[in-house]
Amino acid sequence: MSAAPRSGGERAQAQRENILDAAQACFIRFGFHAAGMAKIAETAGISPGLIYRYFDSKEAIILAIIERQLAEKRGNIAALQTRDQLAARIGDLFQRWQRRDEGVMNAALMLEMSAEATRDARIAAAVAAADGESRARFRAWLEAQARAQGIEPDPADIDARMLTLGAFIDGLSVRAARDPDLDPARVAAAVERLVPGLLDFRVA
Amino acid sequence: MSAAPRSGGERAQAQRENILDAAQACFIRFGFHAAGMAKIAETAGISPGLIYRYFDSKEAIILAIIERQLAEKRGNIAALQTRDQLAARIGDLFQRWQRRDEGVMNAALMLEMSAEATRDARIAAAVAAADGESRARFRAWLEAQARAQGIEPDPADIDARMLTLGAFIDGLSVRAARDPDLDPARVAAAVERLVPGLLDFRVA
Amino acid sequence: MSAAPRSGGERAQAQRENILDAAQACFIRFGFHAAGMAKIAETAGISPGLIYRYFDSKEAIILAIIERQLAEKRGNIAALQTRDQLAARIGDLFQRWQRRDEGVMNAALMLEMSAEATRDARIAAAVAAADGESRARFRAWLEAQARAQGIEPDPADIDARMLTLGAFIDGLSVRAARDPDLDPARVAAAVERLVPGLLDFRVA
Amino acid sequence: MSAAPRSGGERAQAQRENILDAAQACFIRFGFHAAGMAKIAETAGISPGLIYRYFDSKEAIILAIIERQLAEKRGNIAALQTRDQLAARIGDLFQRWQRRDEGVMNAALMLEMSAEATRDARIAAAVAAADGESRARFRAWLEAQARAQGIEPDPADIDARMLTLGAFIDGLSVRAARDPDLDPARVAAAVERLVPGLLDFRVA
DNA sequence: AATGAATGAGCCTTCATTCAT
DNA sequence: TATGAATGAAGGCTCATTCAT
Repeated sequence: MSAAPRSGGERAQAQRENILDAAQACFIRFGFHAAGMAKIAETAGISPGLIYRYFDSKEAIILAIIERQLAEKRGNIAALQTRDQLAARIGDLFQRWQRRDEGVMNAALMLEMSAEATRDARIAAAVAAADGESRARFRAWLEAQARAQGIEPDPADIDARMLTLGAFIDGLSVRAARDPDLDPARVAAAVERLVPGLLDFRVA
Repeated sequence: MSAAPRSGGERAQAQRENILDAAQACFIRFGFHAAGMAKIAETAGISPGLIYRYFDSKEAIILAIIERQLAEKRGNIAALQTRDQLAARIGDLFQRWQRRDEGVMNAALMLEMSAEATRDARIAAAVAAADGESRARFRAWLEAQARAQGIEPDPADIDARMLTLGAFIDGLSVRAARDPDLDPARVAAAVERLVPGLLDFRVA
Repeated sequence: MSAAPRSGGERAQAQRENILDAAQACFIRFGFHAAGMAKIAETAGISPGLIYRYFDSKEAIILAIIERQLAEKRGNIAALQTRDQLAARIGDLFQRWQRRDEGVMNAALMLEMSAEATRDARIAAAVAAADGESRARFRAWLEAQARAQGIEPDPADIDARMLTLGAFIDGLSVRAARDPDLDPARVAAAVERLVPGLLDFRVA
Repeated sequence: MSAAPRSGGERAQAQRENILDAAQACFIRFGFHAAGMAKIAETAGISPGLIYRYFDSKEAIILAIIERQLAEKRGNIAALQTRDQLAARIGDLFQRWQRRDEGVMNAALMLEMSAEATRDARIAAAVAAADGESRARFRAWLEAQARAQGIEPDPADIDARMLTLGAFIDGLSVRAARDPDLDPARVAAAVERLVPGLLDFRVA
């Protein structure tokens, strides 16, 4: 009777978020596949049918969740301010991953998403777009760090530092998923050992 | 008289491998969930029913695949001989991941497995067992490197180096999955920048 | 919000009955095993999936059918009023069994159920519970008969009479299943010969 | 290469019996349906394929088992010699049924067979043939009992007695299946109460 | 906007039966 | 005669999705 709320309305947007929150919680707990629409609806406190007023399909929800997670990642990078904070932030991140904190970018979800990017072109595209943006931000931040140290950044060098730090952080998410008992202090020690050198541009 | 050939027979072992190969290919192409038993059977060139002479369930196949992948990882570590080879090996590994080489430890599989370890106790156990062994081997190798340099290794220091290198490598598998276009030369450059320092025990 | 309608709702109850009716018809026609869920669904005029909104499993349906049949049996006993009716009622019962009347306690179903109780603990439990209640009712009725004849009932004697009559009736259901051509008049004759003595407490 | 052993050969006959024994044990333990050919083969100590040299199908085995059971029933009747033995024999029979004795005519099997006779014409035919013969023998025996008491038997009376006793015995098999805890002494008491009267032709 | 009953394709698994050896 | 690997048609069940209300 009335038009679908796909793009407008505050209320509609709130429902979308509600559903997305529920879906995220379910995906984290059960995985993309094992989380059923019925469970998501129940978690969201609505009926299964209603979900389809806000999303075309389960896959669309997954895509939306992925975009949300990636946006959060972008936010994390944007939040880096000084070099001293970086190490601490990485340590915190690891602990939240390990704790399987549902509110934040979740390690298992990130991993599943990355695996899926291997197979699904749309997910791959979303990931590529977000990663591209994240990397641009991070690069800008790193270059600023270099200049703050009076060094004119060399693109290849920046590349290598970015790659190293990025892979290290992603790798920590893998470890967090696979080893829930790993002592965060040991991780912190490794971070402290690695990060300062990566942010110090006065040495190659 | 008519026991299933679970543990013996050359032929039986060959069929197990055949099924495992097919399953691995399917899991890589479609993911653990989306790969149906029918597709696996077809890929293996056998009928669906026959799979159950060799494996109790789909989950048992997943577990077997995981163990196989982890065994291969162990093998990779065991194959490290000199410090010069390490950087080159990591570079190769990345390229195979990126190429989505089906025969070897596959990045998407590793990621999905890690995500699944978050939810399935049996997978978590298999992963933990294999990781424990891999780490012990790797630690021994690192300690040997230190001693070859005339340094008595400090456990905490070894810890940090292992963690850093391990996370970095795992992180590369994530990047390989998410960025099929990343120039391997850039990865190699990052590896060359990071690894030598991690294997040089004469500096902290 | 979205709980299954397991216990409430007029509509839901009607569907349960609908499914149960269909299942009973199929079980009678094909047997517990050979009646497939698809056939039951078709008979009920619904889709296979819908059945599972109302019953957890095929076994749950079997159990529900059994309980229904046993409830009917209890009803039959409750309906006995005078000794004169008993013989006639038994004769009627036999004829309905022989006719394979689907609406009532069906002989084949009863037999299959009894056989299954031999192997399935839950069925055995359901049967035992119902039988216990039926027997208590029947005992009370028999004792009332005795007292109506001025005889204080002897437990052992009541026992023997109950056992004899119960076995005889159950045996008639076996005969009804195996011999569809047996003349009901002959059964009636046997009943007339046996029953009066069992209800006459003035002779041992 | 060589002819099938369907009808000849001592050895072949022995294998048939072997298979039938195994099948009977499995049918009793699991039911006609749940007993798989593989289990039967294993129980018989042969391979699944070999069964098909001796029987055309699982159904053929079921039919053969049924015939064997019915033959045994015939044997039981033939073994009745004096009236004193009858009551004791019935008591024994009940106990073997209750014990789920595998060697003898098994209650659950008999029940399942009777239920199946309702649906399968071939089983119905086999049952009818066997029952006919059993009844003829029993009738002859009863008539002999009457004459031994100096009474010329009345067909209708014989009929009623046969029906009563037959239904009572069949009913005991139902009770044995459904109530494994029923005290055999109570059954014996009921038998003692019922049987003598049925064999005493000097009273109507 | 919302419900939740209903659908039906598809999944994993079993098992009677066949066949190459 | 015998094996047991192999087949493939169901079977029970799940779940994303639709639709009448």
